[in-house]
Amino acid sequence: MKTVVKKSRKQQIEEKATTLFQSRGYAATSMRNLAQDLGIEAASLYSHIKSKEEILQRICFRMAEQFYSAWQEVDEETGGNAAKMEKAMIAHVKVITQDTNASAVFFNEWRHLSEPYLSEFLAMRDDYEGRFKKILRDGMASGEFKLVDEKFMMLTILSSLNWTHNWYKPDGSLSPEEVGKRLSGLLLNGLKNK
Amino acid sequence: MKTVVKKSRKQQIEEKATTLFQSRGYAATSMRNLAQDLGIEAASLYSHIKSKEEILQRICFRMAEQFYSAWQEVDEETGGNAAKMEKAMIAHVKVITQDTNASAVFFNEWRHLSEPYLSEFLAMRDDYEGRFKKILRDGMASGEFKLVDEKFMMLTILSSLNWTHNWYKPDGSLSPEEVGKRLSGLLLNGLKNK
DNA sequence: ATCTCTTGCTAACGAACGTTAGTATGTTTA
DNA sequence: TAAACATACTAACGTTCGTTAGCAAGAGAT
Repeated sequence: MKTVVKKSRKQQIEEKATTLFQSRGYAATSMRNLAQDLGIEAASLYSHIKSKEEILQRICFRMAEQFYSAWQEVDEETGGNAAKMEKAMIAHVKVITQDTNASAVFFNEWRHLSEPYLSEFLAMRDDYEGRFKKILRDGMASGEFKLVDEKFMMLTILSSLNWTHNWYKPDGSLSPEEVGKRLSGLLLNGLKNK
Repeated sequence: MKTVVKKSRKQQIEEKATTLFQSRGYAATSMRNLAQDLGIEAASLYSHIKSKEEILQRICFRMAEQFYSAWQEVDEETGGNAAKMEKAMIAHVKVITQDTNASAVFFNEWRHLSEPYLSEFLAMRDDYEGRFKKILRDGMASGEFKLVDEKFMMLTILSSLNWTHNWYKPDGSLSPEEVGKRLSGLLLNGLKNK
């Protein structure tokens, strides 16, 4: 027996929009496209939302929140910086795999946010990236990590992690945890046999 | 004294379009935007190009060609698979850094290609990715590489490399070669000190 | 029984879209 | 000198865009 949780129409709209924004892009998705997929008229959408951009805002900032709350378990890690980095990577990947469509929108469509949302978004991203950089900095200072360019390294790590939204399938054989472990294993230890 | 190479108007259009497609996205860039940046009327563009999509096609397929021709020096590598992988990474990064704007369009806007161009594009990408997978396969068989999921690994490597278009600045301190070396060094040997 | 909330409709708005037709002007080529 | 080409214009086309106004029907709450 299944428990069916009734979703509000607004939420249904947001979910369909997420799928469409992911596959066609925000700018190339029209309100009429979205309405058609929901089986209603475009004008009817406005009984539930204020504007097209509001949908994008909700998707982007909800994802941002999730990345932030996932960081909590990273701060609890008391081991070394390598362990902390692994925790951070796994936490990050977990959020992405949880909703790959929304992640794709988050990573690719944020530039269509208007001010002041765009600035707020970028500030959050900077802050978030700063947390990764701090682990790198600490790890280099303690000798755990090789000496590398902090920013270069952070960007490389995040780009590897962020790409997961493009290929991860929830029904595949890899759990989110497993994906995170493999990625961190690769980035920390490398591909080559020693 | 400077030698000024006269660029055809068509080329100027393509270059401005590349910049616009990169920053605002293909769908969100109008022909009137493009024309305005060139100081002409939108209708005048059609004396030089057939359609908006033709511009996108030219950008995408020109980049594809460049990735392919860069592979020649990879095939010349006679050392091991680690050396070959390094060559491939460097060659790939070189192409990206050579024109980061066009690369951004290539990576982000190809989905707006219509058929049959879209299918052709995807087939080329598959083939290209297959080359990376082959090096991985050979390297694992020879014991040079750890045993990892081939596809997972290839995607991770390429995502790291492809992200360079987002931060590389030609006037920075790192040469394209240097960027490629650092990326391959990281992915092959890892971040951790041994 | 009335009120409010949710959900949806038709009709339409002004703006922007990609593109075409037809014309003009200066420059290069034969 | 004539033909061809490159370049750009004005005017307009049919379409689609995001959005609003006004109305209506059903459901749940008081």
